[in-house]
Amino acid sequence: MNVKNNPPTMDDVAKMAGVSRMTVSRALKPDTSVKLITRERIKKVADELGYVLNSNASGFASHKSGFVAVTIPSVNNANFADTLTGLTDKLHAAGLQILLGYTNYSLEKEEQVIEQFLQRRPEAIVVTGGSHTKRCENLLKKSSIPVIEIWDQIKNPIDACVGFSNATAAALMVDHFVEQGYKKIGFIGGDENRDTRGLDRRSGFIDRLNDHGLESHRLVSAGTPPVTVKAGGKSIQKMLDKWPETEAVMCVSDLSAFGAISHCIRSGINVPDTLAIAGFGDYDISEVSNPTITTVNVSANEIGVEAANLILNRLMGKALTVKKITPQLLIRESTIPTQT
Amino acid sequence: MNVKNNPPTMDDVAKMAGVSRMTVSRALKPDTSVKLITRERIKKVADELGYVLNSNASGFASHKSGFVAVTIPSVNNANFADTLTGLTDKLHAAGLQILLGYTNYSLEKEEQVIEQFLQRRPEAIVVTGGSHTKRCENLLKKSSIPVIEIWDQIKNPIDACVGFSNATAAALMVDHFVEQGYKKIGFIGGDENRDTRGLDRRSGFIDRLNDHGLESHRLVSAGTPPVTVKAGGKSIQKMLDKWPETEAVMCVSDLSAFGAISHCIRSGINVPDTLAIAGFGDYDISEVSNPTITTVNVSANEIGVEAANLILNRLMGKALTVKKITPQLLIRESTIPTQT
DNA sequence: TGTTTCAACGTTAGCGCTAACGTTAAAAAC
DNA sequence: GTTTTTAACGTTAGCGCTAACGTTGAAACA
Repeated sequence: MNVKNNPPTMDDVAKMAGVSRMTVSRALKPDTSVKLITRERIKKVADELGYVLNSNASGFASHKSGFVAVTIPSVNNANFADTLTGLTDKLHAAGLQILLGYTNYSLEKEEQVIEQFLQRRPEAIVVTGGSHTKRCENLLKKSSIPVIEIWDQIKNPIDACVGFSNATAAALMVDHFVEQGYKKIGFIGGDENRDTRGLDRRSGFIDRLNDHGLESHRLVSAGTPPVTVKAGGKSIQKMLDKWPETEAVMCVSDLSAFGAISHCIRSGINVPDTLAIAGFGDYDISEVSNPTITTVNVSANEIGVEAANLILNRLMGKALTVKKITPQLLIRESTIPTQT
Repeated sequence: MNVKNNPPTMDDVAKMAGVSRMTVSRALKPDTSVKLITRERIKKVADELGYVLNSNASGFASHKSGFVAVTIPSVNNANFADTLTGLTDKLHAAGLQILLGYTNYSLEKEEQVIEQFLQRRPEAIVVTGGSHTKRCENLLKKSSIPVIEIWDQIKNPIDACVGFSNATAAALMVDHFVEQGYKKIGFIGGDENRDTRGLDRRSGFIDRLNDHGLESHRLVSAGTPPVTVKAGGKSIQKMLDKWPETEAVMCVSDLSAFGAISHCIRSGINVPDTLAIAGFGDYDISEVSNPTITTVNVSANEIGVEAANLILNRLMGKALTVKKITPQLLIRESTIPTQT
């Protein structure tokens, strides 16, 4: 028995349990017809032998990898982490495993990651964003598995998508600023063409300002994504140096908004009374910081859950393709002047 | 050619390129002896056919999965995300892919996840923490692959470990409090026995207070992990309700510290002059918030990098087993009273 | 010139499992 | 009592690739 001291195989278990290999295979998976006593005996033998199913071999034989591949720009981002959690919880429950990759906001890295993922023959693939290299798009199109693009509202999705319009979401904030009577409005972030969602927010911001007949030139880069808290502080200073008349600023994310607000407080600038500052993404800190931060909630977790639902439906043959998420403006202290 | 309209295999490529299957196999991986023209021709044919290597089959044949499995309690935690980034970057460069799983701070979930992971035959496995169910520990011991336990300093590691003593790290903060002259000191978090690292911090905190001959009963739970920003606010209120004399509080993480500080500010309690508050983990916001937050930096990214190094060394036959990380106290505004 | 070496391939065998179908005995139906 | 059904197995064939070894012709060397 296992003379060669190799890890035990199904055959070892089968011999020791006095059944055929196929019966062992069946005994180790649910919903197969094996007598209860036999199944328990086999499981006991497997345990004694320290047998662990080789899902590489089983996947090879059954042409099923049990993987769903997911690419996100960065794990170190509470929004994407929320999406991931939603995805994982749902898919795990269905017996699927997540193959996670970061693109670090780079389309080239995305192409690399996706190419590697496709070699694993995932059951489906979830990619963040709707911009890809030409080659990457081809790879995805030819892959013959469900492709879900998330976090963007895509005009011509490769296959399916779950997301919202970042431009429209940013416009919500512009409308809020205008309602509050602000006229000299700026934007921080989103000029690096690596972060397409940031770019979309900025262009939505600009367009909406123009709709209102307002100036839209107060734009400050926040450097390479992911935009950090510190970058928010530096950027607001740049903004005020260049356009001291600025009355309200939208930041590409809550983190940069928090950094901007903190910097203002340290510099003796009152937020919101002297300068209104808003964020994006509804991070945890926004609800708690002083002042609380006006932001846009984009249901990051829901995006993950809906993407998972879409995948599970597709794997069962249903042809769902698009799920629209509706971002919600959350008005908090940082953009509502105190009545003193 | 490909009459059955199935995805093309290596044989299809071989036939079309007029070589043997083995030559195709070689041509598609680096560091193998294939003539440059032949390799390029094969690659061109593969591209035309839309051939994608089936790493399931190749892994099956070569007994190499190319995976490293990693479990962390939660992705939605900047510290763990940093560790993960360090791990991924290093391992990706070595051609290894990450198989990520969350345990959600539950040992039972961990056991489940690890059992599934072992079926994938990873080259190595990285687990967060040194506490496991008995069965889980057995699975890991019998797995015959490198097992790296991270984020804890473990007395009897299953195999290898990269981490620091959470108790010692908490003691650093106690010493700092004592140096500042604080005597009535409290701790928020760490009583749920799911978060073993939080528990270690709390017991290290208690022990060190006792060493200094100080009271160590001011302990407030912060609820189920992960501890949120909001929970920090609620907890500090509980602390002050119960022990209004408290002079300084250490929180189990920077997020709860931030929540606690924000709550104090709203309640008109001056931090640090009336109450000193410290965190743990050196999150981005700690350096920027008002006041900046005294904390402990635990080199989360370095833990990941070192774990990856350890794995790569092990896979090359070197028998490294332990890498100690040294946490660093970062003294900031939230625990240094202003001299007014 | 004969021998050695080695790059550049080809051939053989098999990895560990499951799909699909075959078999058998007992239960169910008539 | 005979036929039908079905639970509970076994048998056969093969998934797509790589390790290990074999072959060959040309270059390198004595």
